[in-house]
Amino acid sequence: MDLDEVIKALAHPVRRDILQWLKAPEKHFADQEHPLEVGVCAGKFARCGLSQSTVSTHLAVLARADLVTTRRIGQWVFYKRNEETIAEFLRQIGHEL
Amino acid sequence: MDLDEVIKALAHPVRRDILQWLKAPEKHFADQEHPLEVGVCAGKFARCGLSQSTVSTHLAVLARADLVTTRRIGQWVFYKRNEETIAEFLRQIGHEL
DNA sequence: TTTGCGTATCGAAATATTGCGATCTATAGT
DNA sequence: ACTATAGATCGCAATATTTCGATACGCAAA
Repeated sequence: MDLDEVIKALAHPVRRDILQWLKAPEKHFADQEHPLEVGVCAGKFARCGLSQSTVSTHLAVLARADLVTTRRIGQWVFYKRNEETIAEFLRQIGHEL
Repeated sequence: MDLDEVIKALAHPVRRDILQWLKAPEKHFADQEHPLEVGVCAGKFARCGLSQSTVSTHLAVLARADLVTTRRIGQWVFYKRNEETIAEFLRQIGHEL
């Protein structure tokens, strides 16, 4: 886990929102036609009001920091929280701070 | 506590270093002529290799985020960790994330 | 294979952050 | 009042981040 990468990824409200939405997909993405178990479809995050390309960039930052995992199914890409990295971040930041 | 302000303040390695140094002043600033109880003198942070003005700016960012407290004594300004904000940040980030 | 849909990437503009030297302010000592 | 020291602030350059539209790519269906 790259602490610097993770903190910088978290230093943006939209990316924190995305992680929070992914915490309870059934609450925030109940309208998804695909099963939520595989993750949340990238396009669903348009709710933040940003353009498709911007949302994609934010998702890429989260993925680079390993805060989310991605899985491509057909033409869609599904995103899921990576609880391992999140837990390790909380542990490490609690230790370092 | 302004979570956004705090996270952005923490999103820089030098500022995290400063907070860590302040965790054990007797370990990192044993050479200080003033008693460490009042805090660590601003000038002591020059150890990070940055200029005086840059260090001062970093300290200001930490102070604005309420991660440190400042106390002026004569011509010196002493910095101390604000354990309350730090603890609240860890609580909140653990809850939000 | 052409068309369409979902997503990623590119290039560029706007904005924010980082860093420095110079300068200003505040305090202390002479 | 003058000088020195500590620290903050200003102005500016360099770099990074954010955002967008346009375009490229991957996949599926017609």
